[in-house]
Amino acid sequence: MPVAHDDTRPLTLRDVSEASGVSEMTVSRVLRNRGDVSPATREKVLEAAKALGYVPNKIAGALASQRVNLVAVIIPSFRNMVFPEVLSGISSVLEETDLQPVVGVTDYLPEKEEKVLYEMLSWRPSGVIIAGLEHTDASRAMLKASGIPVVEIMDVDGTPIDSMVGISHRRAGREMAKAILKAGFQNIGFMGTKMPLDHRARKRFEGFTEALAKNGVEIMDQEFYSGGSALAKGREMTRDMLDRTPELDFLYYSNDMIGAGGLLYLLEKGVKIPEEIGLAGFNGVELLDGLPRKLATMDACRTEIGRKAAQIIAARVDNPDAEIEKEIELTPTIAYGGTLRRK
Amino acid sequence: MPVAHDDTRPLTLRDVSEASGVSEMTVSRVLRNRGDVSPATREKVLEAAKALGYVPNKIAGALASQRVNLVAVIIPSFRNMVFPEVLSGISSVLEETDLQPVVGVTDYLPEKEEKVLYEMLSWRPSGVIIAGLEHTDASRAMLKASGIPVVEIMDVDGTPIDSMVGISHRRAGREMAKAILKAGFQNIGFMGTKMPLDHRARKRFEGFTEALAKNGVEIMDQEFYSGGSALAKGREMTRDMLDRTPELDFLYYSNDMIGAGGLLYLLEKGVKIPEEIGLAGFNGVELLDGLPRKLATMDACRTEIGRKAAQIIAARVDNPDAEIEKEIELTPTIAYGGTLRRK
DNA sequence: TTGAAAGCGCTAACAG
DNA sequence: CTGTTAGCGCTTTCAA
Repeated sequence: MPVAHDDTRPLTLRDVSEASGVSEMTVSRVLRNRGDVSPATREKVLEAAKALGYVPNKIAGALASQRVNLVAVIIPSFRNMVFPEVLSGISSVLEETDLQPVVGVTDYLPEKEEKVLYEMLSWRPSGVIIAGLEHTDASRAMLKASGIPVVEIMDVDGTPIDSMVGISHRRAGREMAKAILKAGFQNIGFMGTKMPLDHRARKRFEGFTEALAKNGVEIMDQEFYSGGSALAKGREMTRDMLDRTPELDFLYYSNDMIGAGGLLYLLEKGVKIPEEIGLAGFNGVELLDGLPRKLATMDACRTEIGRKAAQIIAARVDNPDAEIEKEIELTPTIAYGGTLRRK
Repeated sequence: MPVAHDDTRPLTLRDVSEASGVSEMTVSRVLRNRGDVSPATREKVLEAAKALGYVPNKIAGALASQRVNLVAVIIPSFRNMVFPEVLSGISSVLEETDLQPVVGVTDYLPEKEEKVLYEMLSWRPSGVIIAGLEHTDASRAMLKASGIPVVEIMDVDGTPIDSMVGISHRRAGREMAKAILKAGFQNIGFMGTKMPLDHRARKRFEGFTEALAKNGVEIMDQEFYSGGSALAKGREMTRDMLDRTPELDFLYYSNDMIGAGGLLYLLEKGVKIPEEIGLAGFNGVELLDGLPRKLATMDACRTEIGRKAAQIIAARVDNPDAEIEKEIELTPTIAYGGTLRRK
């Protein structure tokens, strides 16, 4: 039971020192399990600390030791289920170390990224994990100057500041295009998000159209949305697109949520899938397991990216000169589901 | 363009001071927009800071000023879409202030909550927003002793340590039970998560059964799941329960995701909804907008809870003695959708 | 095994 | 408007 202390000032090491009759230094040693302390003193100190309800001040500790056990993690959004999964990969690895992730969100805005980064770096974290390879010049400069390990994640189509872990979205788009053509579809429509700043979606789209072009095929129709429930948007866009371009025989969605919306719509209409129309999404979200028909998709290796990135940080914090692989490309595989088969 | 400095030591105020020929104190004033500084010196300082690529050290700043602009936010999980929405409510309010949220995750484990809380409090944040009213004794003690504003969110069925913002889950359960009975359903099944530590789900369930009992009705069947895709689980559980208890005429799901799974399953089977079977979920997630039929649900006021909680913290940080309402109960309303109407 | 002194990088408070 | 002084609460380093 914490014992009340005079005023409302937070407790300090000194309070514990006085309460236990042991020097501040020794109290500090006990509380950090550092150096040799006799079991007796140790006992006394722990008792006093607990009785008082002492919580160490990491700010002072960090300033004195010049070490901060935080890892800055910067992502575009929490709403896109992709990022929580990356975070859980990061957490699972960092939990084994004494490092702690601290998350910042950019809303896909470069200026906000810059601000968040500045804010986080000012806490002098031990490392940075940041989504994407595209940053403002100022952001790059800060990251370079920080002198701490930096891992850029999700994407490998570009040059990292320090190291990177991800998939090639360009290649992902190409692979999907090839699979669709191979399955015999030719009249292809595309639906995606209206987000010029989502570089990974853009790269997938570019890879996709590029691979089609190489085979003499061009997208017949395309539509981009923003805002609203992705599932509902997928439904609407699919309806509109098919009204507009009824000869389509395949729909490629830039994410699984809108793909699921499209799938539900088509099933309701009694459209034969994939005989009349084939479908594919992107991400491999768990949600798809519950749909009436499994949507073809491509796994973005989210958890694994998080794990690998955290491992790099942990290794470098442990030993700044550790020999580590600086560019890790994971390979997503196509899950064919029931919507991308030879028609 | 940042100018290289000798060694790899991070830059300090002193470096900027020397580069600009202005005292450290004045540099500090400029960088914080504090006090009066002549435009000329101001200019010089900003230029030097930018040229060097200086990023302030908040650790030192916080220690010196005894003020930390962080708000600790402690939630059970990122995976449950509820929490990202609460976060976005919090962010939207804190963005207008100079406070910053820092998120910690407990995985619904009281001991982990305790650990995360300890960890966060050791950074001496300006306030704490924490999900739920149930905590270990040690956690409560820490929160009380912290001397900072604490807002417990999501739930109001209990006594807060300091203040609380949320809905009454017990009442939510009761209201739903009444609505179901009023619509003429009597043979009711329940499906939920197998999470003894999800107190809010438990309270909803208790309120639900209690209100039924008051009307002489008892749940005919119930099932609890854990792990896996919620959509898929909803589908499976619904199938199993109807196989087991075919006379059911209403299914109440503890969250919208499993409810959506059940809905999709029943629609596929050609079951008439709500004539043969009525359905309801809980949360009011955006996802539902895209389903073939809108599922009845109850809004959990997620964003609003986040906003209100952040407002309380901001007000108290601004003025510790501010007169504020300490217990805010929001009232969820039933969205009837198309699955809870008189059959 | 324990303690004393010095200082981490910044800001409050005051003086000019 | 600008500078000086004295810490913030801890840990590092060295001495006992």
